[in-house]
Amino acid sequence: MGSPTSLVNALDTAGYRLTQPRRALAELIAAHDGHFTAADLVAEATARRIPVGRATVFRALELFTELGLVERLDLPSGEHAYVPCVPAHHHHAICSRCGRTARVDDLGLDEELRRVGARTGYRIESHRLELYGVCPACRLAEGGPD
Amino acid sequence: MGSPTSLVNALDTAGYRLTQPRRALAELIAAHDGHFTAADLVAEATARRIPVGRATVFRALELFTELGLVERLDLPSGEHAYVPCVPAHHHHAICSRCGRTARVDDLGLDEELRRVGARTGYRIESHRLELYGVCPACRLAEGGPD
DNA sequence: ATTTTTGCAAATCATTTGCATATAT
DNA sequence: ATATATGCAAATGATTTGCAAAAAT
Repeated sequence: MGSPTSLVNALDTAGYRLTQPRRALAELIAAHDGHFTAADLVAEATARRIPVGRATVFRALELFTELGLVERLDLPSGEHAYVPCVPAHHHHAICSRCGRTARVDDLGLDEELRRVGARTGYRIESHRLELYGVCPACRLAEGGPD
Repeated sequence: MGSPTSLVNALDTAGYRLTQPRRALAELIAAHDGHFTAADLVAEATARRIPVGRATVFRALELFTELGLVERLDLPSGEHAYVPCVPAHHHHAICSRCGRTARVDDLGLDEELRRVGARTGYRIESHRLELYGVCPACRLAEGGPD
């Protein structure tokens, strides 16, 4: 549950126009705890009778992604999802039940990566780490403790 | 550059039929050093006048993936690619220039993951780590040493 | 006033599916 | 023989694009 304001501010700062569709999408996105898909946003907008075209949703997501305001994830299923996030290097733990995500600060992988670089000869420039599991809420709801 | 035989053997062992299309695809896949897409395989098959239907390619890739003979990757671009691999937990370093991949044995992330689990409350069940960089060949080819 | 952004509908592109036929066992 | 796998073509689904109209600066 981030604030839509931060998204809007970031757009403003970066010199993009603060249009109604972008504001509305910022709000929808901020209301999300976990990941959401482009289709989710379209559906939610429709449900709330906010007129936003499909194309606009994709364009906004592309823009937000470029600005580092959301991050695009690829779930194991192959689905494309997005999560709101702060522009700093980090990872996500993704709940396989409900999709809720938790931010995971950069684990100190740098050392490991340097070692990998040395071993493979690759100059490692970036990486993506996605953790999949079950969040606390779903553990309580579904399985009892443990 | 793996051997097509290993793919074929694995299929056999698992009780699947060794059909012409599967053999042909095993061969095409084994010839790959880096990642490839479903479309790549279709194109290559066509080029070599090996008759293999698109649907068959997707079905074979799905099967190979289930058997852990290839792994499905999601490139930062959003493209879906596959890499041949051995069935054991590991990661890939992917060259952003040529797509060649290097296998990276499981870094000892378990400890980190346990810590993340404790901190976030998630029961972490799996993870994907993808490393992007420039492989030795491309470094030589494009940038000179370093 | 001018430039950016939108919405629509059509176009693309990847992937999946139904079903009759072909093939491996 | 029989079950499994294939090929085709059509269906689906996601994403992109052209372009005239609308909105933000």
